[in-house]
Amino acid sequence: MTITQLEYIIAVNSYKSFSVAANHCFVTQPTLSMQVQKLEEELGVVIFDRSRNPISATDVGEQLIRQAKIIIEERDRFQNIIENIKGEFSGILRVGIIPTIAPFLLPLFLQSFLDKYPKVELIFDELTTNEIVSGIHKSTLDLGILALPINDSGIIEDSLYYEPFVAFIPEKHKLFSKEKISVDDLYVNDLLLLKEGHCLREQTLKVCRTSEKEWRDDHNKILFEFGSLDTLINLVQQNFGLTLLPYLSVKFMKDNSQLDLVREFNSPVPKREIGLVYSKSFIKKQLIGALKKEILNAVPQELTDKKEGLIIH
Amino acid sequence: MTITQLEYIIAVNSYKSFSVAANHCFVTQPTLSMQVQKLEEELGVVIFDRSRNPISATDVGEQLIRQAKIIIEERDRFQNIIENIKGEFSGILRVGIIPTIAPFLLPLFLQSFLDKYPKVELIFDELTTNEIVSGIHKSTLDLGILALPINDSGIIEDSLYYEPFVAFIPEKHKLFSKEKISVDDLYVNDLLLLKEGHCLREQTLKVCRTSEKEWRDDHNKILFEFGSLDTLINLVQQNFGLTLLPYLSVKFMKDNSQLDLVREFNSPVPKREIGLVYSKSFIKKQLIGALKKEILNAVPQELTDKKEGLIIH
DNA sequence: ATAACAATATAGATTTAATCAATTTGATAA
DNA sequence: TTATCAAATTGATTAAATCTATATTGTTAT
Repeated sequence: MTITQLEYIIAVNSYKSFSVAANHCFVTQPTLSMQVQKLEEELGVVIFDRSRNPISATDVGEQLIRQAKIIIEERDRFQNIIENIKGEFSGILRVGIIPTIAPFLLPLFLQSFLDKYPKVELIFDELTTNEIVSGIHKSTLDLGILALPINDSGIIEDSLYYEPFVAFIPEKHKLFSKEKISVDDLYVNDLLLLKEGHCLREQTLKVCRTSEKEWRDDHNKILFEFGSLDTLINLVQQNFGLTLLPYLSVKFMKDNSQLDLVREFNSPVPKREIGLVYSKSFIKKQLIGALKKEILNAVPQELTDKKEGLIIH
Repeated sequence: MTITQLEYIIAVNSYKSFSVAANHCFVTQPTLSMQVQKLEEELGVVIFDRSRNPISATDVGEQLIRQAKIIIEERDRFQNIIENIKGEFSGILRVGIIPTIAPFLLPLFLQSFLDKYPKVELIFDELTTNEIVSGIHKSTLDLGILALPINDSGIIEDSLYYEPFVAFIPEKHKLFSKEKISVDDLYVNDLLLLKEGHCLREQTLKVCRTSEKEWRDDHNKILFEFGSLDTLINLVQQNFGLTLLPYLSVKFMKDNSQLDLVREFNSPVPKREIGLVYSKSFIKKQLIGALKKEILNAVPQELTDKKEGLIIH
């Protein structure tokens, strides 16, 4: 006997039809029919008289459905406890987050988190990985959101999702004509990079070096070093070179002239691992769990689903 | 959220230990741990503080466990409804059953059925297949237990299990030395058969004829025709020939001198299909369902499990 | 400290169960 | 009869639960 089966018999009783009930339960009719049959078999009792039109519950069935409703009600109460608890959650959470994640991830989950946990105060700070790590050690931060791994004993790493890189390529570049590009197509010389200190800079260089290829010298060396993805995007559009962007930064891009420059990678797609970090001694695990759940719920499924790919560490 | 998960957290709370709780739930510790974790993750809340010794529930956990107990209680009440209903089941059920099933099957389920359904009166009658079919048509019988198929429109066939045949071979017969025998080893001439009218007679002959083999004439033709399996068994022991017996008739045989004469078949094992039959218009489906469930529950699992074999129809 | 033990977590494989798409069966009305 | 609709059945696919084996963590005694 499962809760789902109880929901099914309640639905059949409400709609007096297996197929209509199935729709309302968001399953197919055979699925629902099977589960009702299984329950009947397990109990050794017929719940519905299918020979009548419309279908009606047997005497036993009526009693069982009445009790099933009570169980579902108590189940809902169980969920309500969670809602209430969350509403009572309180405290301040100081969160450090790297700049190549913050502008894209925060909008995804912030609103729904604050709705669910109205008494929690979140303080975000855009910082580099090193700043976050030392902030956690000094207890000026409770939590970090950044690219893993950081390999620091005393700090717990908690994986969230794997974010693919995409290439952002100016129209005049010869890679522009390709539908998908490969790691092997990249040469360090072409790349526009963020300033030292940004982990995306290091990751980009690592992606570029994963394939063994000769050093190409037909172009300038690394040109400039910039402080924000926006600057990078603008310079690519003006044909100063190409760059790698994290998936989330383009996922919700609206500007078509920019979207046209985006190229995904062939398999194995290079990815970075995004996760939470916090001190071993941090107490409010409940809060972190809550935040984690909201983030995972908000992030596009393709990032949390399958984890194959070329993970850049 | 599943009912099982609720049972698990209640157990952990009771025993203050995952592994002890797992034992009491008859699962392994990893299984229980995983399910508790899954629940915690789904709810976005930590239920147990594993860092304490002994383990204790968090504040949220306490509330959830309290509610979980209520849900389990209501679930039990659901089961109780079934028990009560069954106790209230009443009526007379007139059952025809063929002689090659009755003495072996009835003892298996009768007691537990009568315990569960004290107000039901069962009337059994040992009859041949034809007598049962006509009894159902004439409404002098409510139900039949016999070998399928009967192919009679107006009568519903409801399969129960597949019963293998075994051979019962006298010591002096040359097949006696074989550990397992094959359908091809059988010759009609050797066989001791029941009287006309018993379906086991027809089945035995069919088993014997499934393999294309020449007619052997080095022995007497069919010798005698008897009325009961017991007679057959005795005559085999006195070396008048061999016979086929249904699996259940030997499954609970105690007499070693008889058991020594039993030989199972090689694959494909010849089997007959045993089932219930009743009139389309019969109303007390609940009673039949109850009886069916008790029979299936009582019959050895190997008969209900897998259905490959050489089905004799 | 550190060794040894006990308890929980994790990983990988296996088994079981739920679900779906396609089809058949069965009942009802034209 | 035939057409139509709802439910049951079948077979394949996908998802979950469980187990065994192993790793990790935490405690206690030396």
